[in-house]
Amino acid sequence: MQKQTIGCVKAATAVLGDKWTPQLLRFFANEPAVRFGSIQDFVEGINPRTLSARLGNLEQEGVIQKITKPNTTRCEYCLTEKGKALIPILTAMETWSRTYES
Amino acid sequence: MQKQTIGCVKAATAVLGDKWTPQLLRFFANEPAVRFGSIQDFVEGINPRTLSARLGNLEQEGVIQKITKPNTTRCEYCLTEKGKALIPILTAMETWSRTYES
DNA sequence: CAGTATCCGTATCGATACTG
DNA sequence: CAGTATCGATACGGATACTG
Repeated sequence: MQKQTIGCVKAATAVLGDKWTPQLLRFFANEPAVRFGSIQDFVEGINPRTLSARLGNLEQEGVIQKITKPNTTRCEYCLTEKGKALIPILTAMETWSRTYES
Repeated sequence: MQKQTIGCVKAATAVLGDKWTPQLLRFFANEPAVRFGSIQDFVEGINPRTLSARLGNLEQEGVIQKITKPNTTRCEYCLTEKGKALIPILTAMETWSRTYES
């Protein structure tokens, strides 16, 4: 999704509107910290290029935090407080989707 | 935004993820019924082609309802119950955006 | 007034191969 | 393992002119 200028929902849609992002956040919500490879395994179909882009966005938005383990190339991603605050919204969206699905 | 296959949030993001849609829904939320021209006036910058596409989507998703006045080309759009149920989510997104805006 | 038709630039995303 | 580079398809949306 292209960066939107949509008033007060701007930030939220800039984060949630991209393809894969909701799944990613759902996954993050259930794990304290995840690695790149784990995400690829869990979110089937996403390719590294796209995943990398999403993680970059989310980190820049302050929704997730990247922690690189010292002396390794290993790193982990986890939700920030800002990211955790997104979970209830995601849940509400899921509820809505299930309630009104045809 | 391209149609996504994102599990349980699918429907919600398919509706909310498009450019302009949040503003449109906000506008609908405050008016019992609106005409095409009013929307164009209110949502500055949207062009008829795009507005038409959004309205088509939203109607097809059952989020809004189109009512054509008999014997005229005039018509009005208003939220359905399904559409009204989206408002709290939109509000939550706005709150989140305002809370964490840099 | 309420759209539709056409054209076109750009953003987005997938596939795939490659790197430190 | 954790990405980046490159290429290409296509979806999205803006501008504009036109129609019933």
